[in-house]
Amino acid sequence: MKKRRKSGRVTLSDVAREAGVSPITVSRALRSPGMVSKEVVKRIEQVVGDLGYVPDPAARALASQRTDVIGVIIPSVTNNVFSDVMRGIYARVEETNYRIQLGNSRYSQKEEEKLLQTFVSQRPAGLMVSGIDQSDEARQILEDVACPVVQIMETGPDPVDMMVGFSHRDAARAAAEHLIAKGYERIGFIGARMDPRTARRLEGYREALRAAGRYDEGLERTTAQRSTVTLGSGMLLELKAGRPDLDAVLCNNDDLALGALFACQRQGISVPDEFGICGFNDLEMMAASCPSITSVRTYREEMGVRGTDMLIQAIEGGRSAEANVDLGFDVIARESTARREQGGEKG
Amino acid sequence: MKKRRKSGRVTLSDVAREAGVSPITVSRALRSPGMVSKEVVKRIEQVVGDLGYVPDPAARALASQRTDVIGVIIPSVTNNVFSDVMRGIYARVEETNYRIQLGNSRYSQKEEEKLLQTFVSQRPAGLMVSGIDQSDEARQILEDVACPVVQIMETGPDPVDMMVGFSHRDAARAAAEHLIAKGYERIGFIGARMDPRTARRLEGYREALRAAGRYDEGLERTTAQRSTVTLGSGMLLELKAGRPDLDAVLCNNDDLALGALFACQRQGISVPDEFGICGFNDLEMMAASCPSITSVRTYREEMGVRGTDMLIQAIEGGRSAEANVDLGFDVIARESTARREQGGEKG
DNA sequence: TTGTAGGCGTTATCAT
DNA sequence: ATGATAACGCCTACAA
Repeated sequence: MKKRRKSGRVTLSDVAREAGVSPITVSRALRSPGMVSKEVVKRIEQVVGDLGYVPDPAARALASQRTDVIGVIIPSVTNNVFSDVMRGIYARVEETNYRIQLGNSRYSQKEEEKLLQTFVSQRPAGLMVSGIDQSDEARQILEDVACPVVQIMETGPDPVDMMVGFSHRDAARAAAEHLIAKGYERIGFIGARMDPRTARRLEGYREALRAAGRYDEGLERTTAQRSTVTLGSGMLLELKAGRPDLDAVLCNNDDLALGALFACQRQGISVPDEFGICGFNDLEMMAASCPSITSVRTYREEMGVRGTDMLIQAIEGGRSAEANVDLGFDVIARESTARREQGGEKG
Repeated sequence: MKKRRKSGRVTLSDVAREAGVSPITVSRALRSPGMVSKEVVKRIEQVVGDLGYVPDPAARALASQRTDVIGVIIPSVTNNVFSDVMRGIYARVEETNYRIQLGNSRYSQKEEEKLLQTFVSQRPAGLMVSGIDQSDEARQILEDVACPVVQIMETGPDPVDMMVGFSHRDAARAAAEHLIAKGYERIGFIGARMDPRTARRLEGYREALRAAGRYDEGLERTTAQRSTVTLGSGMLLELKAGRPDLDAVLCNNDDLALGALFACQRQGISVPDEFGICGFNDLEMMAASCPSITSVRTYREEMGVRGTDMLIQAIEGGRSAEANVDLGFDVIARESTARREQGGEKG
């Protein structure tokens, strides 16, 4: 006459009964075998196998007020840049018992806020977010949450908790300086998907051009569209149509750079002699293209790996000393900017 | 004297007390407002807002024996192909209350099995897996699980439950037939990351060549390495070194095809006149490259969208009539195979 | 339309 | 080293 709800599931109690011990002993045998005598552990493991017991994460979460979920929020599931970061994250997480809960903010602060809210309600073990441009509300959530937080992809002076990334501004400045050093004179910038990181790259570009006395806002072209190779071709052609004297371009990312190269090829513009191209991110294909394309190498997979390591270390108590890691970048000079010396460089 | 474990969390009961109703009424007001009087709903919503109540998914899962988690297992988090599928999935899921739990099987059946085990222990609302090549154990898990299952990326005669994809074999056969029709005579195949889908593409290629009386296993080259543009260049060069008479290549994917194109450019081999190149997937860049590259368009985002729709519909009761959807493919002919007519075609 | 009783499966707390 | 008991927060079942 009881209201048994039965779920068909094998529970701790089933294992306990079969093994002739109490449920809590089974629980301990599974989580901290050190607290239980060897023989009992062995017997329990046997029964677990026989019965096919699998712990219920919901019950565990409810009772312990903790989960093994690491929440990760990225702005795009399609962008190569974030796939690389994800690869690093999964590489590390797969060696542990943590699970990744992936949220896609689609470059929206509001969306990010909602995702954080959802994640936090799950009592995550840790959180990982992209960049440093959270809304005030999101920032507040992150500061209040009872778990470690890592911000990835950027560096900044004021981490919520921990941080691993690099300076997009410095990286773009270095790339622009490379073009200047190579003797290009009218160096443009094309940028798509103007997120905060792209904006900072644009700033870095401007700094370099200003420092060289070559800044000219007519040489910049940006759009909110998501970046594609086709878009890179189109933007380059438009920019060059308006400014035929343009002789090089710094692209916000490698898709645009590849598109710029293709556009030049179609127009019969010789790269690098007549026109220099520099990408950003250094995707694998930059080295393979013909001509190969100069790009700024960033350490995306490493960001995922390090971020995950820092998070797990913090979760498990051993807060690492380094809470704000700058992974840097490298300008990889290739054929697309290897112009014969013919000026510039002096200074 | 009590052993209160206090978690600081705002609970249903807190809201109920504040609103002067019972907890279950709050629960209902939130989930099925239709069952509760308008004024009470309003009052409760007010209190929920004031107190900042957020439901606890663990408690909900434990009590109801259900979750709103949709488990998705893909073989790679980096591969563009799957990013596109994920975009489709997220596009749909974001309009609902379901959450995605993403698992990365890294092209391993064993890994897939483990992930399924983990997912199933969470009582998912639905499951989505890639392809039709699960291990027997994995297949068994999927058949036993108490939720709808969709297999994506392929079609086949024997779905676990539902299925949405296309025939990789037919698609590759069509691509090879295109090359034959364009008059190429020595058509090779290069394939990396030999997963089951790649293997089926190879079969399709073979069928077409056999049917044309042109099959020659020396024209095939495959590797287990993950595919990259650089690898495409390398594989093409190796293949052509061994078989200088090679005059076209069908590539297992677009990265390889792009690499093949770059290799030809470096070697001064004219595409398409001296050499034809066909890719697979039709990534956006295929249309932008110079020359543009013929490829097989597949409907990846659509697979994610449809798969998610089918899953949610099944979860919510309205099993759709179509449980096995073939999304097809299209060979998109471009410059890289637009050889001047000069033979072939006849038959 | 609203409420009462109890259980979902696990772990924290206290005791032995 | 092991166990008894209650609690985690919500929902199902039944009742009113």
